[in-house]
Amino acid sequence: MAKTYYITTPIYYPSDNLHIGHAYTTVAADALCRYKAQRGYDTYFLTGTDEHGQKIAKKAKEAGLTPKEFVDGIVANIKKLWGTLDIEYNDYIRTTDERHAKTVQKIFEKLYNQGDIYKGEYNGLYCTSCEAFFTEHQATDGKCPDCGKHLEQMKEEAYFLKLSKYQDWLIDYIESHPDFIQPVSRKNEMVNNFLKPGLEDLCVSRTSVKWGIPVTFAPEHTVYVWLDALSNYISALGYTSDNHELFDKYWPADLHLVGKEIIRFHTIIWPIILHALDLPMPKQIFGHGWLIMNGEKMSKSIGNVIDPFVICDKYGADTLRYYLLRAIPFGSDGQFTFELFLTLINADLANTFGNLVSRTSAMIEKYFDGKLPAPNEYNDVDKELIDKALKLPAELDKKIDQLLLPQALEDIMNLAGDCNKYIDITEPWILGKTEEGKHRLATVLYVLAECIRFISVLLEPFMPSTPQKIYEQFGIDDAEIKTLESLSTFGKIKPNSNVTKGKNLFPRIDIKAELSQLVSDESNNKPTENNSKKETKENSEDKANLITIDDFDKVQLKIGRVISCEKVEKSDKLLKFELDFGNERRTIISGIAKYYNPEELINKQLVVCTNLAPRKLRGIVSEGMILSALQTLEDGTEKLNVLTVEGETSNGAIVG
RNA sequence: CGCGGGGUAGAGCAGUUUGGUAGCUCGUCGGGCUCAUAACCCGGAGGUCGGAGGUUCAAGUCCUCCCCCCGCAACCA
Repeated sequence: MAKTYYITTPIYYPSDNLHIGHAYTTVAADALCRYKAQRGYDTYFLTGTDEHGQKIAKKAKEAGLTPKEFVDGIVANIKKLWGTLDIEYNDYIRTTDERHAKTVQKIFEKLYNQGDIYKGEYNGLYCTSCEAFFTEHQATDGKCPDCGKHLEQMKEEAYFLKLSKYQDWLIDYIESHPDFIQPVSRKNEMVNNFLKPGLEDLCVSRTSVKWGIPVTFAPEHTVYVWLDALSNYISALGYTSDNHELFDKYWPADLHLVGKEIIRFHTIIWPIILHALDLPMPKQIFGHGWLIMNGEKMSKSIGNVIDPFVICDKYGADTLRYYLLRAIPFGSDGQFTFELFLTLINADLANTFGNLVSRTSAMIEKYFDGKLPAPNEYNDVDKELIDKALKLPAELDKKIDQLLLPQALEDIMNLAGDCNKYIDITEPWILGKTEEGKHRLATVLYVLAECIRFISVLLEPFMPSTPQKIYEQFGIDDAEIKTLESLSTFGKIKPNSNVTKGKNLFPRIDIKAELSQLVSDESNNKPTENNSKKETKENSEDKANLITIDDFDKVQLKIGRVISCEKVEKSDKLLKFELDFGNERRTIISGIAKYYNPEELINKQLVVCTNLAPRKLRGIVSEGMILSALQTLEDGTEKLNVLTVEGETSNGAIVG
């Protein structure tokens, strides 16, 4: 029987549509799951939503809906998002599912009956107008974070879970299972910050919260947060139900993938619940990092969220998946900005990989009428490349075992890079000119096609829809040569297959044009949807790379007259300017020689950024930047015009 | 206060476990090539590895102190 692999994402809180951070977690889980499936594991992938609680109840009320109606709408959207992102989950658990509610109630009863849950009193800060409790942490200066009114100390009856009872057991368990919490830095944090100082018992029921699962033997109580939410990992498998086949088969989970902010609940509360239920521990809990945008965490309340639908629409799901998995160090925080995103997909997907597929298929069309030639004898150059391809699957295993996702993708892309180099060394365009050259060329193109097949197969878990496009271009239809096993020998792709160049897999993106487009899109679509009082002025402007007037003021622009202008020696793009700014003169280098003769510019008044950090270009220090506008004309040529001022202006005048 | 993470070329990151020529991607500059998506290939420039001490023949890597950034107790991945 195949080994099983059970992986979960957190169940997300559907108080709002999800953003790219949620997509990150889910994409990573999907990729890992697909990877294991490709390697023959019997996999099970669970995701879902945590739909109870006050915040949802409140949001629903505002929208004039019942809580269930409200979350149904959001859940439909979330499922659509997972569809768009090619997420192949086996089950979608909702805490409002009856199967879940029943399991939670049974767990609650069991823990109560065995004395792990007891009745006590909940003490907290209460806002009478919002009818909600807040922690000291949430409350700002004793005021309600939602309405700003004064909070009062209030008590209510509540049930508590005896975390303290299991504390020593847990410390022991964590210390003796080094892989349990990953990355290790997270483990240290949990042990030092929470376990060693001692655990407080956890409040697991509330009477003031109504939207949730009632406690069977005390219906005025609603099961509170974590007992409800965490149980999803086993309720979905049918734990305590009549049909517990899945539970028997897949529990314990191989990996709970979570964001770092909730690792605490997964590594402290959840193990204790499981232990109290006498169930085995999940094998690993991995806390990944966050997506940071312009140095700040992405968050709804800050207002810098990125909508994954928009990115998928524009650039395709595989592209977004690639970025998330390749660019974010798994386990620590990583940057997400459109500029980084576009730069990476241009470099890796368009230039390196897409172009490789393009040039290879084009050459097979051109030199062999679109029929993949059979290879002749392999020489050392071929063998070196073949060897790399054959070793790749094992390399990936090493990386994935340690959850080094970016490194795994890097390895795959490196093979594409090697192929590009191989083309340069073998020079197919020369081989194509003669008959004996063509004999050699057949081998070269065959090796390339086969390497592309290797890359496609290996890329499938990460970018599920791209391989199919390549298979179509290369006439690969036999399912047997799309499998991982088929990569154990080199040369399975069948000669004589029909190869067509087809559309570019990943069209190259004009980043500058795209970025300015994105900014204007964003400002058109969402004029002023920033609402809440928590937001600081700066933050609210942050989204979509908008800047504030203060940011703009950082840029110092001045008018300068060109005193002299000459070409920089040994450079074909650079011009060296002397500019007069009234009280000072500056030397500025500008890469516009293609568009202007030096003498044309002399005596013109130009707009110059004067507080740009000085930069050495071809040995000359440039003390600013001349502004210009670049355009593409209808015939495809580029034209560039420098910025000047309308009417005579004094040198050094400030532009703003 | 404390705890955790981080500070390495213009940008984004690896390297620190087991000290020994500082690496990758993008950008930049130069060269090559023309099959390909102005792409591809080669080469150059650019770093006192946050700072100060210390251990050592040798420190980004070990030790001490300091500075700066981020996160931290309950429903934000």
